[in-house]
Amino acid sequence: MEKQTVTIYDVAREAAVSMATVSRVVNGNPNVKPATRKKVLAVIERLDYRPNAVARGLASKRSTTVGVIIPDVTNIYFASLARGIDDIAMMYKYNIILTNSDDASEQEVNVLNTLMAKQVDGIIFMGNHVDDKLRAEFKRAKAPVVLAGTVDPAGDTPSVNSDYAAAVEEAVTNLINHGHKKIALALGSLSQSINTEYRLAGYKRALNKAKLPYDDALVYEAGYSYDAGKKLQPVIADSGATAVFVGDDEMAAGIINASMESGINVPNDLEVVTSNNTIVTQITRPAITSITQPLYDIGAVAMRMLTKLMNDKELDEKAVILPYGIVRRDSTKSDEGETVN
Amino acid sequence: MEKQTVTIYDVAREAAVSMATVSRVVNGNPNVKPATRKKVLAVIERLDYRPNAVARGLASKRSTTVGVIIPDVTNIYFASLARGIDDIAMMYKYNIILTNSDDASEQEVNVLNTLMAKQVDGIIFMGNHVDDKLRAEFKRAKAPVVLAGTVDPAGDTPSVNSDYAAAVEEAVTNLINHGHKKIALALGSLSQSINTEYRLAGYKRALNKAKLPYDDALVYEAGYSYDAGKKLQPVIADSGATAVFVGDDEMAAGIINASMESGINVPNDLEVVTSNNTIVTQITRPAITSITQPLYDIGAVAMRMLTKLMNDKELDEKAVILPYGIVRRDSTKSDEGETVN
DNA sequence: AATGCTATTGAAATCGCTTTCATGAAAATA
DNA sequence: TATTTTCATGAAAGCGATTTCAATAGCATT
Repeated sequence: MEKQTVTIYDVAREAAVSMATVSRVVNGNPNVKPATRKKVLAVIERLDYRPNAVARGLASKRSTTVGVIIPDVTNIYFASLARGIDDIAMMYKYNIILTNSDDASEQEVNVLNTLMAKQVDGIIFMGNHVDDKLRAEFKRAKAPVVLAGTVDPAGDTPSVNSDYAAAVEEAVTNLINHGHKKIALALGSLSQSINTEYRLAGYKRALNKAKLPYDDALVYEAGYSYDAGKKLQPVIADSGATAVFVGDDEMAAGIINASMESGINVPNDLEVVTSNNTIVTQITRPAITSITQPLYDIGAVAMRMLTKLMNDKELDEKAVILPYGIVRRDSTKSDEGETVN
Repeated sequence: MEKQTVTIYDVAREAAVSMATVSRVVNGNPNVKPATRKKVLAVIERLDYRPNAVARGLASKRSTTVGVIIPDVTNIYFASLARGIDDIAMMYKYNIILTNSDDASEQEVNVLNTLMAKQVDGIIFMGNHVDDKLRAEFKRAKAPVVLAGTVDPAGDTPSVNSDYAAAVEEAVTNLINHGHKKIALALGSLSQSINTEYRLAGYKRALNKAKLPYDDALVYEAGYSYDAGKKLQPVIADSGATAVFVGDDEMAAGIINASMESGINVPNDLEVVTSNNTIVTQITRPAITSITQPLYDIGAVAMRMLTKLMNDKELDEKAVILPYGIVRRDSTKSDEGETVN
């Protein structure tokens, strides 16, 4: 009953050549006489031979598999990166072992180890925080690691990101130009470096440039969810802020819906800018002005870098920064001199 | 420079035992004297030995890896299933090789073959259409296959789904009870069996039961996207339909936004019910009444079934149907006798 | 003390492929 | 024709585990 597997040995026997020769034709090695190649290919076809990738991996020490660590596949932000990663991986004939980490440090280390055990040729890591333990594991790993959409200010792990700080700075500057004096900043956990070292930094720079005072009380640390946004809205309203930059689209949607429902008009009473330009930004009313990031490309570039690393090539740049943009929608007033499309 | 790998042989030598014994302690085989086990474990610890999963896979013919074929990770519907799959897989110590198929038949077959080459122990397939070619490949595969959130009316591949037909029937019946005579049905491709064999069937059953005529012209085949919904809205409006069942949440959001913006009030002029209860249904105004499906669980149960199959156990049920629900929100009027929470 | 078991352990074969190295044949050069 | 070179090919050694089977040792039994 058990299906019989055809091995390279069977092919060799049937084609009356050695395993080495079969291996050569399977791997496209040019040192095979055309006639022999043809004969072998015919047998391969006839027997429906499929090379066993595991055996191949053991012998060649390359698994043509890369590990991808993602906080949560159902998070569209990371899923978009993952899509870019997979497309490029497929293009280079790699497969992806995908594992969810839930951003939990322990789990991340765990997963990293099982990936190494599976002999992945490389690893792409996505997460919100890279700590010492993780950094140590990266170093320990025999396979190269690339961070995608993930910052590690301390480490020297290759990475691909967009310029989060500059994006926030520009967005907040736009708000300042609209005359706002009190601009709130609604983020997720402040223990995540993207928030403190980049978004918060960009926010501060914008204030500084405009000689506006920085007020701790206007910086909110909440969860990244629709409900968190709804809950946060009255707090923001009480603060007297007339504009807010939000780190997550669903959260922004919560703030907008709660505002509109409590009689606070967006954008007239409160301008809102968000970060990820997901479909949510188009669906809310008003639709939300957002930073745009080339998520797919971040993943794609990260994977491309990884392929280089896996082939022992040098990287042109270790920390790639892809350009961001800002799409104006109806949650903000038009910028000065803005051309309407 | 190249990092040295510690093999089972190194451990055996250091611990002055045979590889077989090391293998036994690594695999928790009880036939090892406690003292020996302790000694070996100490060496493993000291050398920081990690078993090579590839070698293990070759020798044992089990890779503890399962293949997951998904149309697109960035599709929240399938990503939710994937999350359930991965969690259970992890619980059973399996890893997931995830590949996007874009629902393209050729690509699916391709991917299936590379998964088999990688010696996955099992496969979970998600897709919108299972055709003959694919069915043939499933049969040909040595590893068991389970469909998650994917129907194959023709095949006998084990599967986990919710009762799409009954859900639509109930939703449409509710609409009928609100007095509607012309109810539109907005779906994605009608070549997908979930649409024709289930949703359309449920729709027809509801009409039938209510002795309402079925009208082809009220069934729309469009893309599953926000923009498709926006474009479809005027068409629906022209049809004279006063209610619509939609197969996708973003599409429903498009219909709602376009309606409201053209002066058609939802739910007063048009009631809308959608299918997937994603976050989108909470964000629109009005929020959208939706069918709910236990997506995570569908994935989780599928993976659990697969583990049984991979261990040559019998399945209690081949086609598991998980219960659906309906959440009423503001895009429909309250049902008769409905208790408001 | 002789015998029979059972609990531990090791030797060696395998898993299916890659890759090095040697070899014979064919082609090129002298 | 003799001597190099180049091409094609095969033999065999791994890769790093698992697993079967035989062997040894320690104990309990009589």
